[in-house]
Amino acid sequence: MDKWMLIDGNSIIYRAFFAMPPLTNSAGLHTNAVFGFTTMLLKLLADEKPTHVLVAFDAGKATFRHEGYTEYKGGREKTPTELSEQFPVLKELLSAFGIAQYELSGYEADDIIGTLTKMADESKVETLVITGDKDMLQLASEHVTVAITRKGISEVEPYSPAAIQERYGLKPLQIIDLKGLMGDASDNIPGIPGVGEKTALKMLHEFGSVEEVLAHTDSLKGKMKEKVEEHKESAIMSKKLATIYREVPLDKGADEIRYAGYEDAALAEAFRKLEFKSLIERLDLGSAGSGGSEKEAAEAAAELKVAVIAGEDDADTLRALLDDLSGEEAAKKSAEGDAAVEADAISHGFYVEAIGDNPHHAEVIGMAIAVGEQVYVIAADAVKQPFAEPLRKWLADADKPKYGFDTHKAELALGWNGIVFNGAVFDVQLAAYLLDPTDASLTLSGMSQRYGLTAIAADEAVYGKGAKFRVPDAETLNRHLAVKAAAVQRIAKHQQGDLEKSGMSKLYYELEQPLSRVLAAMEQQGIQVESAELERLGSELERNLSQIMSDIYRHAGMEFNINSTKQLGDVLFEKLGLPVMKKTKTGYSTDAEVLERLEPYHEIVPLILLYRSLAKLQSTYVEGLLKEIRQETGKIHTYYRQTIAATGRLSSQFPNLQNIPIRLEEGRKIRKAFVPSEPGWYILAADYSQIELRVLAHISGDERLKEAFIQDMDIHTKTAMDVFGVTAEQVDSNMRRSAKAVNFGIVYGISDFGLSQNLNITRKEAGAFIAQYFEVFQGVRKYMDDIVAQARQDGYVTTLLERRRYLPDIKASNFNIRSFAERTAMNTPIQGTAADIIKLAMVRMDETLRERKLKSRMLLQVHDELVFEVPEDELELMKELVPTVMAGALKLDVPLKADVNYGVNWYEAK
DNA sequence: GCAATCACG
DNA sequence: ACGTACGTGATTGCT
Repeated sequence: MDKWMLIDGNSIIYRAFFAMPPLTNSAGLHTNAVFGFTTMLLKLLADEKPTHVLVAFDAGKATFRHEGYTEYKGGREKTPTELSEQFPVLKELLSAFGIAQYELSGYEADDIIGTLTKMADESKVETLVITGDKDMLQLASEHVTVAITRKGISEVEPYSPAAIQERYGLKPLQIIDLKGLMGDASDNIPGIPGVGEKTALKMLHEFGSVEEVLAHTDSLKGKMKEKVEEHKESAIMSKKLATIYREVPLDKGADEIRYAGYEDAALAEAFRKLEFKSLIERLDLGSAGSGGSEKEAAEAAAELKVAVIAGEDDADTLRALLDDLSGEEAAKKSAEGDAAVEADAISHGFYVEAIGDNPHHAEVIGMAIAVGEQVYVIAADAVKQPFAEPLRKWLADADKPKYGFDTHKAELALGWNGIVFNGAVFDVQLAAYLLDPTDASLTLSGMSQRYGLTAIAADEAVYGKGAKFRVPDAETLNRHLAVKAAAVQRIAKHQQGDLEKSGMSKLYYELEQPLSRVLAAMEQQGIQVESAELERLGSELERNLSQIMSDIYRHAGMEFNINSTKQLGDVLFEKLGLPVMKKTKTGYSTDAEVLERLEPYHEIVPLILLYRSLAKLQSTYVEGLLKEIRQETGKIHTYYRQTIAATGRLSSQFPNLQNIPIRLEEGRKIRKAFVPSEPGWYILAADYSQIELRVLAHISGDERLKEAFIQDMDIHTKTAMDVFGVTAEQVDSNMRRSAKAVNFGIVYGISDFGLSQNLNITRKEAGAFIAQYFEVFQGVRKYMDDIVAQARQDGYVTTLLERRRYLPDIKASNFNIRSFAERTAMNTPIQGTAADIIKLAMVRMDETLRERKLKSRMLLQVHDELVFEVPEDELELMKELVPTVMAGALKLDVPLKADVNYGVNWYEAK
């Protein structure tokens, strides 16, 4: 016999939080509510022996109840962070239990449970609902019992319909009427003022429902009559609010919530991280799970000793910190040469907290340094004071190694505050990226979890997010920073071994780590941008745009927001009746591809295309870039992110300087605003020629492709010759264009459909092209087959420098998902190796400029291009040097080649 | 906060 | 038969 147990997660964790005394693990993570929840859960599982369990949560967003009544749940104290940080912890723990959990945006836990009890009623399954909320009594039925917590959470009181009758004299559904009349202060449901439980029950015993009470106000007397009549609407609305919605669109049913019992190892691991020692003993999980060395366990359990350096009164503490740092270093030196010690050589963990996504504008609110279990937290103000000079010296000293987290951001944020940072030798965020570049959240709390270390609070739980972001009180903040610095040190130890195991140590220490400093220097340098030039372009665009807008309105016969795809779709496809070519999941598609096909149908279409292109230039490139220019210097400082792209490329933010227009002349003019920062200097730009196809020639070993590059032929023309079987002279522009598209397709992991779309030909024709290509370039075909097979076998692919990307989807049964992974397997080694190469060139170039004491500066990287500013007297040298360094970055079986151009601005450097 | 669109390699 | 090209970031409108 099945038995379902449905738990109101929010209600129970709240009650557990307030019922339990404070409790934290050694990392300062609050665990009392999770502990309370767990003890209750264990008791229920033992007593009830359910076959199916679900814990439902409120989704953090507004629900449909707010639509009619915005004050719903208003006036509530906001959840204390000591509790909110426990939500993700509880969810993680429930996963370890193997218990299903569910939340759905727009609905509350009540509604989810209400919907499931309805399913239970229909299929006559015995069901127990666990909650602290009496409202839910309305769900009780022949098959459904609602258990309400008592005395905190140590006991529950089950209510069957009979028990509700006995206690309240009501049927389950009349609980809604009860709430309608008496309201509920905790949810800010008003009810009828002055009517409490007693009066409400009396009325319901006489009339049965809110509606009937309101219909018989005559038989009430005096003040009560007045009140009820005055608040009729409130009563009706309150009843509505108290009604649990039982039609939630769930994608969970009996199969998804089945509970098969927990696995000892998983639960033991989860309890260990939370340091629930009593529960480990009680459930006899002591020997279950792996959980790291004994030493590590002891380390993790040891309470951190936190010393705060907030002002000059703490000068002694600061001295102790520096003593500790140099002491650890001395110990390390004496052990040098002992390979076994190498992995333990991490002397400390260093963490800088900088608030804000853009490091050039981020505010440093503190830093922490962990030396073993002793952690020093330094307040932001203290760092700048005179007594902290020795600390600033340590920060600036390139010979004092630092083991940190996102030291790239730290360097920039500190730099803008006049604090020099040097000497980063290991960065756990950067290492984590190499170990898995598709990991989207490279956070310390996530990494601690992954390595099975002491669980630490997520930043979001400590600070909140979006509009609710707040820096907590000093004590909470210091604790959090201390915990993070300690985590850095522990994580780093694991990662050194992991990097070595995956063959990425060299990639890390000789490429990515040095590159991070090179990037920071480029970003701090910035590039000069002439606002006057952008403003000139802006006013020209402004004039054109207003003319085009009025033309568009004239053709449409109405004014509308052209930027709104919804409104534009209505105009094009309903008002003007143009044929629908493509749909998006929300409506008509109006993208450039569709509009280009619609051009012959109506004069408005080309105008819209023109409007779109100019509006893009105006908003993103003129207005957007103007906002990013620093008034003091006239420079733009982008931020290159080294831990985002799955292939190993960089990305650029605030603003993105890797997508400045170039393909169309109107847009290309934006580049005129990018100028040297010193009079008489030049902008010099060098780009790799066909780097991805050269890389492909190398890794595939395809003789024909290699030969083409050894001869330095025009690769698209050569491809056309070989695919079409013609001479160079016979290749017309159309053939070359097709060959170029095929080459692109090859790099992306080709499909006949993709190529047919790109070339506007049939799939069959595209398929024939591809077949012909592979016939000629058989080495490439073999590479494509082999790399997919290799990905299937290893679960990952690598670049020439051993950069790795995991492809779990390569074995998916879904054709689409699997195909995507296969194309990724083909593309990543190519795109990734090209990224490796230009990164090598950047590190070399930086060294070269330094060694030769040149004044020229590297400013930008655009995937296959490097941009410099160069004084006149170095121009001739740099024209040689840059392409030479770029071409020599890595030795391949085909030559690498870089072209160089220069001019008085970026536009002219073509 | 997400979807659609478009800028780049 | 399935329905796609690979990798990014910024802006806008809308829920």
